[in-house]
Amino acid sequence: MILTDPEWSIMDVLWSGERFSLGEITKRLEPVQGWSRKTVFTYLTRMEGKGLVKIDRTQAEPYEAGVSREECAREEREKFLRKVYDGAAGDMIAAFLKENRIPREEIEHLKKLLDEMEV
Amino acid sequence: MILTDPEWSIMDVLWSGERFSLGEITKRLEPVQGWSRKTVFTYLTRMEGKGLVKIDRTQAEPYEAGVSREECAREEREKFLRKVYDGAAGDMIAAFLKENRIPREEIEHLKKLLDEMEV
DNA sequence: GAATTAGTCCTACAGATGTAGGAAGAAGAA
DNA sequence: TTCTTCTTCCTACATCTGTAGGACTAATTC
Repeated sequence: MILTDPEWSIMDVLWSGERFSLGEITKRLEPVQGWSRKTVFTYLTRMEGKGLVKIDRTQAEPYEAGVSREECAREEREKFLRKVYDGAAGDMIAAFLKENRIPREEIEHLKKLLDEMEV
Repeated sequence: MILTDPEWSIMDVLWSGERFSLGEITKRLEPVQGWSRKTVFTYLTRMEGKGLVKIDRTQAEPYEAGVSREECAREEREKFLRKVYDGAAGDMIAAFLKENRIPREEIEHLKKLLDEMEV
């Protein structure tokens, strides 16, 4: 399931903890999105229909993520790689490397990963 | 401008050559999408409105890409990186490396790129 | 306990997307 | 020249997205 941008920002809140009330979610989104509680509520219930959110209406904090961040990230990666690079991961990574600065320790880490791939 | 999947597959045809007739585009999409000419036509004219496609109605092959593949790929990269990894390119690349096989020469190439980044 | 605040449910509505159908002119094929 | 095919233009229509408003209930606060 690929999320839209607003869905992703709601999931980002849910992924940041265990369970939440509507007010808490709305408050956390406030600086970024400025949505009314109604809007957040609509998203949450629609997202329940898609299985993205679990709602336990008996609880004071009814809202909880229904899918993991890593699962969603994986699907986004797959989709992006297929759509834009037709699966050619090497090309894609090269393009990212050319346009992003990456901290030195991470560069080392990536080199290590590449070394392991060659074995 | 982020393209939808159908838009991307139409652009893929346009990016594969100079200019095209409607029939040619439809034919090339046939195996992948199976759209009627009407549908392809609708996409093309809508995409003209967004500047994605240029249409010169005086020509036998009126359709031509209005944006470059590299430009679109760059925007997709930016969006993906921001949305899913909040800009952390290192994390993202590590995730791709862990789940994709990459030919040996490309691994060498990527290592070279990483070496250059460290200078 | 009256007034605010929060939460739920239902409804709405414009714009985007996915996917054509119909009519009509243009051009090619027989 | 008639039939078929291509192309264009206009129209349509369901679904999804983005973004709430209204009404009602529950909870909190003064």
